Amino acid sequence: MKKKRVTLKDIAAELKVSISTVSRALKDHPDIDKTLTKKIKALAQKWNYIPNPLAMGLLRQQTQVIGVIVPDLVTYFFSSIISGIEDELQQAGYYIIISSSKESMEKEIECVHNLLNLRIDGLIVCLAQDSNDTAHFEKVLDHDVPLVFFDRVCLEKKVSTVVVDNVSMAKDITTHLFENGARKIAHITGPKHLNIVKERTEGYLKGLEQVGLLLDKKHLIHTDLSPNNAAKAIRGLLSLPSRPDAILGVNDTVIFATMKEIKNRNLKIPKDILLAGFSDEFHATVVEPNLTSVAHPTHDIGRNAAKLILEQIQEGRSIQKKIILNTELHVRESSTRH
Amino acid sequence: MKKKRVTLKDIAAELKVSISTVSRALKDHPDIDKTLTKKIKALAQKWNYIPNPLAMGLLRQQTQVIGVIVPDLVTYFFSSIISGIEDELQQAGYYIIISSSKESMEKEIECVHNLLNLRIDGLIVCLAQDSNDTAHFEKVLDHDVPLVFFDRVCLEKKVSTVVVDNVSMAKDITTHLFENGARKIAHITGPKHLNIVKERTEGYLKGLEQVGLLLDKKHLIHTDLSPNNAAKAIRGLLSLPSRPDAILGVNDTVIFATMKEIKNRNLKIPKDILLAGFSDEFHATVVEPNLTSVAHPTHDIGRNAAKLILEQIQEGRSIQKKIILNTELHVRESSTRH
DNA sequence: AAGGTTTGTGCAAAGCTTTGCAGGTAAAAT
DNA sequence: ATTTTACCTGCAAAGCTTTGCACAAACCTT
Repeated sequence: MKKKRVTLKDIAAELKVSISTVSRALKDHPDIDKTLTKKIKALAQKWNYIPNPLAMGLLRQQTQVIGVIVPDLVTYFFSSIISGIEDELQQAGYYIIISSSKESMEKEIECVHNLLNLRIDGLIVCLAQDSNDTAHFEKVLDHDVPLVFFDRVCLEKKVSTVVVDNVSMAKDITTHLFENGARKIAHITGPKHLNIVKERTEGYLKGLEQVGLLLDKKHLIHTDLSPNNAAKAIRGLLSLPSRPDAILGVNDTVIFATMKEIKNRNLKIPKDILLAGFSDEFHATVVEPNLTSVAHPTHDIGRNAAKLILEQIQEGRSIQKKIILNTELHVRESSTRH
Repeated sequence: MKKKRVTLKDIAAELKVSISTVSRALKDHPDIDKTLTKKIKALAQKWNYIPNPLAMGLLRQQTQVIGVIVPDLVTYFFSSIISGIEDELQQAGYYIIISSSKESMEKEIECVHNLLNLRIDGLIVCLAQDSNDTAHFEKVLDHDVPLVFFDRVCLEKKVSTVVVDNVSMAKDITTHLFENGARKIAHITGPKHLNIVKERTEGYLKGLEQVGLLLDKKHLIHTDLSPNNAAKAIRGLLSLPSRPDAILGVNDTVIFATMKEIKNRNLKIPKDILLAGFSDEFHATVVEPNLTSVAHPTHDIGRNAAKLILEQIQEGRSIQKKIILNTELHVRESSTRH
């Protein structure tokens, strides 16, 4: 026998009062007799009454659900950001629905529509790598649904974002590689339309300039962010007559792929080639040698994105803010020569 | 200006017909005039009408939302199972809400209650490691909400589960270690109340027996599943006079911690110590040496759990089924001596 | 032409909650 | 004794959809 959830109606019937009286009593409305209020509250407690969120949602036109779209779930970077989002939203009484775009714009569009149809109260997104159109996000704004991007962002003029200073980090890491003896520093990165790609490339170029190195165009490679295609690109790099003596990856995943290829060729890290990546994945300290990487404050990125959503919900309007969080360069064996 | 979502009412008003006519026309009810139906459908299409899920939920007493509770999100094992669940449920028109119990029963209880209050249509769970009481899940059953456990399970008499054959896998892997020369095989595992711990321990003992080894009680260690405590346990193991020459971990995370400790002592894998784990994390092939591990069909585990939920929803009753999926032992460098 | 079908449309209730307003009772004031 | 006041409580609508039932008009039958 299905144990139906208890409703106001049930309590009202039991106590022979009206539904509205029960509703008011439960929120300590001064109009209701104190004794009656106490009795109603006692029964509600005993029967474990919980307001039906569907009814509330219908009434208030809000669902207490925030959508989150990430390129994938299996990367530590994203799962720990989600964990930050969850921490912040949960205590504000919101639920989150997580969707994975699997790095595909098509899937991303589908996710956005699904979530919109579900009537979410807000949306937090990290763009898919091949997301080069913004129409689906404009639609989110049209519906006046609060929107926040993190890490990979777009529509920055209208939408709040949480990012890191990619340019200066990429610059720092490039000069760091130089200081450790590298003179042919390659950068393997992703699709050109992504902000993180643009910014990190810019930082890389600035870094080269600062230490007085010239860019070898063959050493700047745009591929996609998948390990397989990264591996292919790396094989190309390693076969060049001007083989690089350092590789900066747009993220750690790319560098993990790189490591495998390098080991296959019996080259030594860091003796023959220095390596460094972005995002400081959990396994950066598990691989051998340990990987130098830019650590993002993932938990904080999540918390801040969540806070920006909550702010917009409270204000009842779209807000355009840009939060830039600090990163740390974690120098490890893969990029140091003594 | 908030762009309100279009409702049946809006369409009815525009076309000067009643709401019920619109409702019926949209589902091709034969009663409605064909021409009118066409007109209504055209407008609904143009205005991008989507039924309000809150109203539908209230009416049908279902939310189209399935809750998923996992011990953590950052392990590849869980995120890829979630990905399987998502694939299956999405095409059935369900949304999923993911909560992390962070391996804590307290948090798990909280998650269950939250999700129940949200009126989810079903719940898929992998137990937290210190979950040793089932009251909160009994409550789920009381409310007649479909429930499925995977991997770490309980209440098997009443609830559907998706698992692997831990006993035989642990046995196989133990004999495999023996065949590669190990004679002092240790097993480092988790809390005793967990089914996976019990079963893998049983398999380990059976394996020892089969190859004619006696259990050294100091070589069977129950700790918790956190890398830190695992590391502590491993330090103990490595300091024993009867230091093991092989370690079987209850999962890969434990073995990753083990690797670090072993390397700290300048012992060599697999020369001095063989290693093998469970669950074949993504990074099993990234670490050096590559880790031997039992590969779980994670995506399939997810899909099957989802299917069991859908089945129960369709049948309208609780079903007790046990699905045992096949695993594969991926033998790699960490456990082979030539 | 009158009764019987067929065909098409709308009313209203149910699902659950909140809240403005009306109404009722009893006590206080005149 | 009558009016006023204060204090409680309940009705009904709104939020959106589905669906059983009633009703109306037009057609057909005899």
